Amino acid sequence: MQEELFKNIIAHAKEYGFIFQSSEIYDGLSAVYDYGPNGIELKNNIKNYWWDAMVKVHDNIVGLDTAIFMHPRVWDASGHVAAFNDPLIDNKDSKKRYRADVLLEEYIARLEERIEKEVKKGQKRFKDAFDEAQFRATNPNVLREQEKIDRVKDRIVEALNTDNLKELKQLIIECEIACPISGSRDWTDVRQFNLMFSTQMGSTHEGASQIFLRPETAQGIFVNFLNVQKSTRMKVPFGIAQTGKAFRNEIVARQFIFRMREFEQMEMQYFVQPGKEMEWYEHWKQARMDWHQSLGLGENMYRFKDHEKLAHYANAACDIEFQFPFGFKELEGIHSRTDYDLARHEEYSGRRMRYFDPETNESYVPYVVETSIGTDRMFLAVLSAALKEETLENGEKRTVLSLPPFLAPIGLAVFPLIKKDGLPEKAQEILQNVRLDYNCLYDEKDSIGRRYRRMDAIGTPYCITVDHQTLEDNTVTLRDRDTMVQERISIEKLPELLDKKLNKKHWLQKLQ
RNA sequence: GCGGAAAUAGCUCAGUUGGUAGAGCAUAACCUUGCCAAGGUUAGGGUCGCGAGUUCGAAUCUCGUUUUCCGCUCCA
Repeated sequence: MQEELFKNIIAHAKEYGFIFQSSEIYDGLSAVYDYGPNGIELKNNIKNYWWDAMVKVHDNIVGLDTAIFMHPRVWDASGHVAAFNDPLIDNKDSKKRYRADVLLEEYIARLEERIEKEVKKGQKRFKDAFDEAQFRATNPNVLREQEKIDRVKDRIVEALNTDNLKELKQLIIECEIACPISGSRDWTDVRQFNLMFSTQMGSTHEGASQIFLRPETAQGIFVNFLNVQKSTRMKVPFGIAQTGKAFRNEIVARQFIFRMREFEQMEMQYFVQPGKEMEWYEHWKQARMDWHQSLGLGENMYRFKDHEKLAHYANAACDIEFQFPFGFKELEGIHSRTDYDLARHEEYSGRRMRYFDPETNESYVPYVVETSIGTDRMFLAVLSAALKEETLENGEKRTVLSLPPFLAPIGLAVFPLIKKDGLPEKAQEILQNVRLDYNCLYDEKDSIGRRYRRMDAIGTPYCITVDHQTLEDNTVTLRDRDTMVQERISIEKLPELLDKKLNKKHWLQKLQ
């Protein structure tokens, strides 16, 4: 059922020019997609709504657009070179894939459990006379396990630091680690997967150096922190917003545009005084949820999910999850990134990444609260929530894309009722007056009902139809996508009415 | 990446033990109707995902490959 729904969305997206697979005529490129004529309009509208809600609405948030290529050292500093290199190993019997280092960590955790059990046993036996520290330092069982742990840990660290994949495999064999599923110890070799795409800069072989396509847009903001702060005279707290492409060589990339190798992010990094980050973290959690809710896709479509395991740079993190056709999945992440990024760039670049706070007369590395949303995921969220198959009273089916009006690829369609009697000319005249304000579409082909349905399928919120009466009294019918109700209005009142119905400022005002 | 399933017109599919492709819808033109799609006439569109092999002959059988979907890990 849900699967069916998801297939419909993918088919609809292709049929109506929202999403095409990349390089389709060459059999496609895995997990890469193109946006069609309607898709790019919808995507741009989403991005603009986000941008406005960030940059336009806030005096203290400014925009930025940084390059996809960055100095390779950026990714050393950010931790991506270390963190994005996963040593993976497959179990040949269960066909399951694991991270080799995680398997070893789990092994260590089991040894530690054993120690705790011994300690508890001792506690039971000696009762009040129990000296835990001494017990840990002398009990032979504990000492044996502890020694194992220390030895294995050292070797893991050594192996990871030197990229010694053979050593990792050797450790897994020596520790007799078995696959949790199959119980088998038949493993493949450990292989390294680097999630960053790389290419060369410099045209000659000798002079070329390896550079990476950015795996996140955030670092472009961090390295420009001082440039932006100084050129705009921003005072902490302030934010820098950016939208742009990022690239990750995912091992598994699937579920349509949910997980792509080339994807777009909309990120805002908010720089705050150290110690105040949790306050702002809570603030942005709420602000971002409000933004989502303002679209009216359904209150219950969203939920927060706190991260149980925090990334190396975070001291608090949560996701805003959306109910996609395949379940609740991450749509946006809100992270308190501490001063990790700026401090690391200070360390790696040797430049001071500090802000002198005139209020406290102190100089410090600001803390950062990040909001990061996947543009393509937002697109999918909007599309999947909006697509509806209705059954009308007369039993007919109607496919309608109930997009928020200001996000629709076409805001207004203008039709002559029939293709003669001067109606097309009159319709064109009306069109000329509004086409610079909204994305408009003129259509005179097929019956009027069919034209309405075509507009329903791409989410056009309003259609105007010119008929014979129009020539007499300058009124047209305005047809509403969601209710299918038509009302007769005079052409003079059209601009005012359309502004009320289509201008996104009415939604943005609620977010101020 | 590994395992399972699938691939024939833009879409949904048919194609009978291997004999050189067909329907409906959609698209375009013209006619007709004229306020909630699917009237008439005509037209365009497929080397049956791709590459080999078996065969006199392959959409059909075999192998490989690509892409998609479903599971396993990670993330925006």
